[in-house]
Order: sequence, then structure tokens, then C-alpha cells
Amino acid sequence: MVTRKRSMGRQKIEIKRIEKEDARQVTFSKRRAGLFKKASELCILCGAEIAIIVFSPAGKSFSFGHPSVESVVDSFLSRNSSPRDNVGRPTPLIDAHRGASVRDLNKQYSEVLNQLEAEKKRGVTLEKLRKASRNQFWWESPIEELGLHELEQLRVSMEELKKNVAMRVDELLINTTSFLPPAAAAASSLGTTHHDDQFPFETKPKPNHDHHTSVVSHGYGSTYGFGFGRGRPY
Amino acid sequence: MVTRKRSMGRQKIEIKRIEKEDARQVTFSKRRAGLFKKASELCILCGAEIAIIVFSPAGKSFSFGHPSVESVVDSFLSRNSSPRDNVGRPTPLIDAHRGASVRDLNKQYSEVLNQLEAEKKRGVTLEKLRKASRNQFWWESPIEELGLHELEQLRVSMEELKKNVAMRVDELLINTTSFLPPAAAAASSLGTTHHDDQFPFETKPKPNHDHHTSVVSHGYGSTYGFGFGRGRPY
DNA sequence: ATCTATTCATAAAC
DNA sequence: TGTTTATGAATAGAT
Repeated sequence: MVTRKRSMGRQKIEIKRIEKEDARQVTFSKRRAGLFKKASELCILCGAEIAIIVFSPAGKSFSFGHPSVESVVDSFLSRNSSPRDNVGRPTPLIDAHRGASVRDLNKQYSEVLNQLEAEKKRGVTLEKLRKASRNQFWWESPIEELGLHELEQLRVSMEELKKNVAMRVDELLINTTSFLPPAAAAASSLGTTHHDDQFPFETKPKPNHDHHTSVVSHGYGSTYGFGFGRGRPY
Repeated sequence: MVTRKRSMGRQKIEIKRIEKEDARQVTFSKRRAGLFKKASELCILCGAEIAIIVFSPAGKSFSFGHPSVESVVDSFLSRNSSPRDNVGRPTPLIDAHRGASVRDLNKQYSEVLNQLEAEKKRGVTLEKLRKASRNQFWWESPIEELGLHELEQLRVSMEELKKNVAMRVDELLINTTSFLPPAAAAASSLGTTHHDDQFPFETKPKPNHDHHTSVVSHGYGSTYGFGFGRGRPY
């Protein structure tokens, strides 16, 4: 038998953005269907209530809901926006995003920006530290064996280390009371908006099981970043 | 050998409510995890935006969101609430800035969120590096932790090194005809961030990917009836 | 939570 | 998109 296989069967794929436009579109459709199916099964098997909203990279939206997207979302939002627990919480990135309407997005955005700043600063610091220590390490190797290139590096690194040390010294000398505020950056640049609305139309998901189901779609833009919410009983 | 199989393997099950309380709970947990994983993969593979809200039959809620549950839900609600049909719907929270710059904000928010992730990852890496070597090289201890005395010593040592280096450099320059490498060394690698998307969500055995995550939980009752939304062109 | 044996989901190719 | 096929994944049941 020399008949070639008609298919390579499912191949393992890396979970990273699919670059090929059309392949991505195909995968999107298939997996969206699969996701909704899984959701419906979960509802039926366990009596759970689920709402799923999906925006395709092209901007179309699809949704699944049991009993309905609205009811689930409403429950979620009302649970998460009781005035009291929205106050004075440090919003630890993790469950930072909660029942916030657009008006709170700015706030969240600013916070995340600040965190970014802090992290970057930390990264820079660590990087410097690393370089600094590398120098130290070099102290031990006979300087006579270093080439011009290495020496130049050494010089640069030293310069930096020196600055660090100087700063640190100043800090220690001065440091009695002052902190330095995270120098909030929050330079948000919102304002103008385009207006390219797409249009919806729908494929129809095939609800294997009966029951109501709804898939909405309309246009919208896409973006990135993830958010998983952490459980929080009150 | 009469050893019985250690497992019957996965058995086919009917998609209907699982009556056994505990079995249902187990299935709920497993499948919820699977659902979120699928969602995250869809986000990564296709650049989609997804929000999922799940209420367990017990009333706890869990959520998945990319870039965040709120941003996706807001977009969705904004899209579906033209002034007129907004009447009679209990959506009090959303409405602040419908459609407006929400998209841009989301985009920026997502970008920053991603950068934050990247920075954090970088920070963790550097941190590990540092810790790993600290044991071997005392000088790698974080400069922030050094006292004035140690710093002074450091400074002195540097001063000396510097002299050594200077001498060494002179030596090299004199003994060499005359070609100076353009001081290429000063290339430090700070600031820029990579871009590796992957997902979080993992039971411990094999942390596949990582990213933000949030699972909320609160009390609530369960109900029935499904709702799949059908496409809706206007 | 871990471990298998199976069923289920799907990447490829049409 | 819809169908088919061969495989990679998810997961029911038991531990």
C-alpha cells in the first residue's frame, strides 16, 4: 500500500499568535465554536451560569449566555461594585479589574501605568546591579590580560557603578525622613476617537443541546493584554 | 497477570445535569479550568478579546478577561445600547462614555498591561540571576542593602581599579599603532521589552503560560434556561 | 491532586 | 465556511 495519508491529522501547535491572516480566521471560528460548546456543556452538566463575550480581532462580537449574557453580567457587576469594597483597596493587578465602568478605566489605567514605571525602574536597577557586580568580578582577573574593548566596558560599568554608589550614599546621608513618591506618570492620552464600525452578521452556532442561546455580533477594535480574575468571597 | 487496569479511562457521558453533588463539583472545577484555558488560547492565537463570567451553582463567581473583563463587557454593552433600547434595561453602571474613546483606552490599557507583564518577567529573571550568584560573590549583594561603610570601601576600591585601568589603557594605546575601537562597549540593554504572550492558568504540574488572571467569587443563586445571542445587524 | 484510558477537539488538506 | 482524517488534548473515573 502506497496510498498517502489523506491528512496529517491534528498537528501540535505552539500557543502564540497565528500570523497567517486566513489561518487565524479559520482557527478563530473553530475555536470560538468549541469554546461556546464547552460553556454550554458546563452549564448543563453543573447548572452553572455563564456569560461569554468575544471580540474577533476584526471587531465582530459574539456572545454566549445562560440564562442570558445580561443577567450574568448584571449579577457580576452588581456584586463587584458595591460602593464600600471599592474604596481604599490597593487594587493588586490581580483582581484589579472589577465592576468598573468606563469612568474607572482611566483610574485603572493610571494605576497600571504606575506599576509599569515602578517595574521598569526596578528592572533598570537590577540591570545596573548586575553590570556592577560583573565589574567587581573583573577586579579579580589580572587587569593586564584585558583588551582595550574589555577595558572600555569596564570603564563604562564603573562609571555607572559610581553613580549608583554616589546616589546610595546621598540617600543614606539624607535619608531620615523622605521617601520618593513613585513619581506617578499617568500621562494618559485619550480623547479623539475614530469611528470605524464594523458590522455584524452571524454564523449560527449550533447549540447541540437545545435551550436558549444567543450570539451577538457587532463591530469593534481589538487590543491586547490579559486579565484573569481571582476568586474573592466576601 | 491478572492486574486490572488502573483506570477505565475517560468514559463517555451524557450532557445532562450531573446529579451527584460531589461529582458535579469536581467536574465543574475541571471544566471551568479547561474553559478558561481554551479562552486564553483563543486570545493568544487569534488576538481576540474575551470576557467570561461564570457562576458556580453554589453561587461563587469566576471570571476570565482579556484585556480585562470590564473593558470587554463595557465595549459589548456600549455597542448594544443605542439610546432607545437602553430604556427599561437595568444597566446603570455602563453608560458613562459610550463608544467614545473606550477603544483607544482599552488599547492603551492593554499595551501597558503587556509591558507590565514583560517588565515583571524581566524583573523576576534578573532577581533570580542576582540571588543565584549572590552566594558566590559577596559583591553582588544589592547595593541598596549596603551600609555607608561598605560603600566607602567600594568607592576606594573603585578608585584604585580606575587607576589601574587607566594605566593599562595607556599601555595599550602606546604599544599599539593606532586603531581605536569606537568604544563600542557602552551598549547597555535596558528599557526595551520583549513580547512573549503565553498564558497563565495552570494547575501546578505544568505551568504552561502566564499572564494576568482574575477569578472572582461571591454568592449567588442559580437558575435555568439558556441564551445564545443571535447576530444582530443594525 | 494524580494517573490512565478514552473520548473529544481540531490542524491540515480539500 | 463544511467535510474528512489523523492526532493532540481534555477529562471521567479511580486513587
